[in-house]
Amino acid sequence: MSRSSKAKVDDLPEGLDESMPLTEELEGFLGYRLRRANAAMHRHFIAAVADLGLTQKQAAVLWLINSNPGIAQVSAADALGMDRATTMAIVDRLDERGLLVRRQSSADRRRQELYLTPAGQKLLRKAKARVAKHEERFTSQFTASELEFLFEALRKLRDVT
Amino acid sequence: MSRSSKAKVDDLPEGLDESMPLTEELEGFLGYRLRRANAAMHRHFIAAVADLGLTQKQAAVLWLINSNPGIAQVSAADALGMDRATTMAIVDRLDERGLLVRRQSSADRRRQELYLTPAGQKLLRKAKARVAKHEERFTSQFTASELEFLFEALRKLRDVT
DNA sequence: TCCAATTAGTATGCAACACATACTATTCGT
DNA sequence: ACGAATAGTATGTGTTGCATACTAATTGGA
Repeated sequence: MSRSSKAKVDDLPEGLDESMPLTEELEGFLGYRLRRANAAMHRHFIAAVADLGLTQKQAAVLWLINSNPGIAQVSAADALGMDRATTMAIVDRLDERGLLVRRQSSADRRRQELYLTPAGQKLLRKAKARVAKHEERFTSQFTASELEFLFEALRKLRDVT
Repeated sequence: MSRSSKAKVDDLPEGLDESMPLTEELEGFLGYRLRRANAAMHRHFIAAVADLGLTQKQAAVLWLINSNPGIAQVSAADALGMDRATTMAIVDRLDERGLLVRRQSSADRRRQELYLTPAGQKLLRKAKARVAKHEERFTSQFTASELEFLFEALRKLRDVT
C-alpha cells in the first residue's frame, strides 16, 4: 500500500462516481465533440508535416494557389473562410519563405495575383504525400458510405447560418 | 457595359472553369471539412455568448469545474485535452475575473483544487441557456440517428492514435 | 462624365491558444 | 531514504482571428 492514510483515488473531494468521465456533460455537445475531433486531427496534421514547417492553413493556401494560379488574396480569403488581415499574415509568411510570389494584376491594379514559386511547388508536392497518409489514417475509420455521410454532415454544419 | 476591354470575369488567368469552386481539391479532405465545420461552429458559439465574454475553452473549464468541484488543474487539462501551460493561462484569466478560486489541496499540497465562485456559477447558468440554443441550431440539421452516428464518428476521430 | 461608395491590399494592435522549456515544491515507488 | 515522477508556475515563441484605419483603385449611378 503506497497511499499513506487516505483511500481517495483522485481529486474528487466527496462521493462522486469516479468511473464517470469528468467530461460527461460536455460530451453531450456537438460543438465539444467537433472541437476535440478537430484538435486531434490538427495535431496529427502538424506532426505529419513537421519537417516541412507548415500549418494546416499555410498548406491550404499553397494548395489553393496551386489549383488556382493567379488567384487574388481576397479570393483566397473568401474561399478558405478567412478575413483579409489573417490571409495577409499567412501570405506574408509564405512570401518571406519564398514559397509564393505576389504580382500586381494588370486587369485590376488593386489586386495581387498569387503564384507558387518552384520552391513552393516542390514543398507542396512533399506535403501532398504526407497529407495523403494523414488523411488515410483518419478516413480509414469509416466505410465509404459512412464517409460520404460524414462529409455531407460537416458541410451542413459549415453552412449553418 | 462597365468593364473596359476585357471579358475576364474573375482572377483566374487562363481557361479555368469558373463554375468549379476554388477549393474543389481541398473539399476532398476530411481534415479540411472538419476544420471549416469547427470554425463555423466556433464563430457561432463566440457570438452566442458574446455578452458574457467567454470562449469555448473558458466555458468548457467552467462547465467542467461545475460538474467536478475541487478538480485539480492537471485533471482538468487531461479531461479537456489541453496541456498544463495552456490550462494555467485559461484558469488565470477566469481567476482574475473572479469566476473561480484555487484552493490548495490538503491531501496533496502540489494540487490546487478549483471551485466556481457564486459569480462563476451565475455566469455559467447564463452561458448554459445560450449554449443550448446554439447547439440546437446545429443539431437540428440532423435526425436523431444521424446525430448518434455523427457523435460516434467524431469520437472515433478524436481517439485516432 | 463625375463623384460617392465599394473593394483590395496593407499596417497595427490585441486577445486567445498551443507548445516548449525550465524551475520549485511535493509526492511516489522501490 | 532517495531518485523519479508529478503539479503548478513562469516565460517565451508562433499562429490565428478579428477590429480598426488608411491608401489606391475601381465601380456604379445620377
